[in-house]
Amino acid sequence: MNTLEACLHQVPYFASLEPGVLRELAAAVRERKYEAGESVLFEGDPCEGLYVIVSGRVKVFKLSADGKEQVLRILGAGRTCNDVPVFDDGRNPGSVAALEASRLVLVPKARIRTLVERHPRVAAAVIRLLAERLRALTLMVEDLSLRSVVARVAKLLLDCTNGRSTLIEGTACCQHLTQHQIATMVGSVREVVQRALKALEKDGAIQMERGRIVVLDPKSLERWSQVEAM
Amino acid sequence: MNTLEACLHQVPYFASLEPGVLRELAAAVRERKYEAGESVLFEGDPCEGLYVIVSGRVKVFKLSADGKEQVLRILGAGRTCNDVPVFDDGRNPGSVAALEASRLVLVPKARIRTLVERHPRVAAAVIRLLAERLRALTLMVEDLSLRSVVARVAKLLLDCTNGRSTLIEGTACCQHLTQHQIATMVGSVREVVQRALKALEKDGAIQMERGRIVVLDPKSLERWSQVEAM
DNA sequence: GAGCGGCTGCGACTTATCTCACACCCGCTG
DNA sequence: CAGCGGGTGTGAGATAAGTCGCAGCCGCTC
Repeated sequence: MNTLEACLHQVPYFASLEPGVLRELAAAVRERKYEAGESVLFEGDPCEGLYVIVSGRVKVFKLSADGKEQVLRILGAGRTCNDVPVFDDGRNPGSVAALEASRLVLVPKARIRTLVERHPRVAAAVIRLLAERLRALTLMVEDLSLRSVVARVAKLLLDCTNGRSTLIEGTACCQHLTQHQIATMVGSVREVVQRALKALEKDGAIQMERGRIVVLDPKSLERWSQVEAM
Repeated sequence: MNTLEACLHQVPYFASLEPGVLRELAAAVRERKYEAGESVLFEGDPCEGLYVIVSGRVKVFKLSADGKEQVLRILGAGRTCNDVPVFDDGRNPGSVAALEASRLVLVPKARIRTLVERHPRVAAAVIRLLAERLRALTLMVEDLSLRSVVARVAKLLLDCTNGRSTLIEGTACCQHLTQHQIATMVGSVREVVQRALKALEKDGAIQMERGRIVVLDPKSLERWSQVEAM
């Protein structure tokens, strides 16, 4: 089994496939490298297929007319993106760009669809993953609508440290998060995030160092993450 | 085929089932009536199963600690709710309550799961529906993060008139929308919605009557729905 | 019809958040 | 080292949004 096959095997969707089918799949995909900052696909474009992150990290995001960015999620190795248009036949619902040098493979839409039709276990995996994503997005709506910026920042930091994050999937998550990056994730702007971080630091919940944030007191962060909007 | 079976047949998930299987399914469900305002299930509770709306309308919503409500979607006859925990084995991600006198049936979780396993066409329907919901929620995040309240209100009104809405699924959608209801849908409060509606009225986009809003100029509404936040 | 409750209209005030501005620090590279 | 660029810290406004308070309207029911 070569490295590409090994990588595809890591993907939840394909974990149940027999080696033969996996090899066939590996032969049908196109691999591509992306530099840091390079765009992978654009919102509104027709869907080319499913992307699997082989290495590196990418962000899925939306842009407003005046250029404000809202990051929907950040994906590491073994995760997929552009799932939605593959399964609902619409256009790409968000844009995707590489955060660092990354390698992705493109699985043609038709190929995924036949896999899902022929392998009930693949279908089951797809269903579970979509349901989990739905739950995560629901949490995001809840945050944006019912929580203040400080609360959202606290929640993000908590997620980053406590393993599983709903916003950030896959490997090593948020080393080197800039304040601007945090802002795009919680739906705010750099200055507000800076003040939120300062408040958390004054409370002793975190400690800010150059290019790094150290979580001192998760309990305190949890309290902050409950603070309501307004 | 009795009425219950006919109703289940309307549900996208079950549209492909043969009459025999459908009858068996109909025999396995529990039907219940709910009065207007009555709760169907609560966020955080263990999942009992999938609910199908037979008649009436229900809302799916989140509550914050201080009682603010964010409506995620409104469902009419033939729609399902509580899909997420059925497929990801978690707790109920949101609360559900009847907006008017309604009848729902509860399909036990295990029953759905075996249907999905045994009928690839059911699995395909589930996948498509979850993907569509994911797209709708993504739009909601975009709205909350990148659009102003006026824009969100304009978008909601547009959705209501132009047939398909991402927020409101199923039959007859938003007759008798109170300002408070609109507010819970767009993530704001009554007074702000009132001012937004006044602005839209002054612009000639809509006309407000007692308990009703008439859309005069969809084009104008579309312009308003582009207005950025801040 | 008196009283009640829900929906509405609106003005005055507060505030969370955003914008703009500028200065600092650090690691670059020419 | 001078100059640059990206990340950061912070203050002074601007403003969208939320809060509070009150009054009017309508449809109830007792």
